Amino acid sequence: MGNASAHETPPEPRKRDAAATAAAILEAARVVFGERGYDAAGTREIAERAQVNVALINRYFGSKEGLFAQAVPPTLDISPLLDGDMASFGERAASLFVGKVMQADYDPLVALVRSATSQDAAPLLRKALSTQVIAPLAERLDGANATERANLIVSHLAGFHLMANLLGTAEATQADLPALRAELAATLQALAETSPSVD
Amino acid sequence: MGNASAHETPPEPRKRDAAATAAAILEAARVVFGERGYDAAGTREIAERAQVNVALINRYFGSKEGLFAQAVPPTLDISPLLDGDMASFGERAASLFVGKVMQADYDPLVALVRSATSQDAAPLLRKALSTQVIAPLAERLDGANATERANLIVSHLAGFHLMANLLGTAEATQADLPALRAELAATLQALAETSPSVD
DNA sequence: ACGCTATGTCAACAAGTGATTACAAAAAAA
DNA sequence: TTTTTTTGTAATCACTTGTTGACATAGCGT
Repeated sequence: MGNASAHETPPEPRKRDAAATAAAILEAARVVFGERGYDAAGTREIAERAQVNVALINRYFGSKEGLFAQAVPPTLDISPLLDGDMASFGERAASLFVGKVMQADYDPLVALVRSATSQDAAPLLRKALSTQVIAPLAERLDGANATERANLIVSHLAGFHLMANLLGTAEATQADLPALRAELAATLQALAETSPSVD
Repeated sequence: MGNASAHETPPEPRKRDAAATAAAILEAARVVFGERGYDAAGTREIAERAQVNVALINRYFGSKEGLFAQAVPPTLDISPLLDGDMASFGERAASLFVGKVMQADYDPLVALVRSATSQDAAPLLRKALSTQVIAPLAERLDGANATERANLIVSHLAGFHLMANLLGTAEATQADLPALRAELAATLQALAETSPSVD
């Protein structure tokens, strides 16, 4: 590729709009953090995706950690799962998780699971998770031990995602996907309904 | 600390025993991989813990990846959970996971969860997980969808571990630990027994 | 038109990574 | 003992990481 000297398009500099730039960085950060997890996500890759100079990340967000804090935790939200009759909660959640082909380029739960093992990111995820996910879910649960069951529901979903999508165990064990979905739905529904083991 | 020149103990070189050295590296690797996860674990830290020169890791195991492959996957084993009556499987598993203070300095499941998000380590964990964990577990399950239920049991345990120990959601949400344990036991037991949702 | 400040660019740094090489020396073989 | 092989050491490579400071300039207020 020897088009060295001649009429190169001199890469025209960015329009100067701090708000738009920060927003672009945030969006790119969500995608990359979601794809790679906190540790494996590089600031340079984020910057490139946002078509922004790397230094701007630190200018606008102080650090990679600051960027993550503003990008990912605010997106943790399960209200789509909570809208609707809780009698079909298990079915809804299972359908959402089993065999789904990732449509959007960013899924908060993926980002959560992929970054949960990072020592830098985990503390940032803790608070958001309990206040934005577990607490609202527990609110919708009747019966005893609502908080505990909410914890288990989220754990189960996170664990399922970890095993199915990251480790691919479902495919590796040649599991019957419809059957897996049914079992998952039943388990989640049991946790969502009044506890079976406590009076 | 000015003891520069005088009678420093010249660090006497290692006894030369290839087998013992490799074993020391393996043991140290398990601990460090378990504590940090694959990506965050450094070869230098492993070598230091094993009191071994870094280059020996590559000499004996070819690469960091080779070391991981020989160190962690072979230790994945749930036979302790499978020994005994399956009627109390849920109780046994729950007791093992809730509120336990890590006693041993290496727990295979911790290493699994902490490394599952690594793109390098995940492929190495897949096969071991399905053949050494899920398959034996499914073998012990009666009723329909044994493989699918085994997948869900392992997913649930991994997810619980992820949320409870890495993210600390149980403490963050001020969950009642005994109640949490009871709910977890009930859920696992339900999965271990004949499927409730399929005839 | 001016200057000033916010915004963006560029190059570099310090620290870390896994891996490799050349060499020293102990142990084994001759 | 002499030679050969195995084991361990030390230095360094090539590379990536997050971060920073010096510089350029667009665009606004005056």
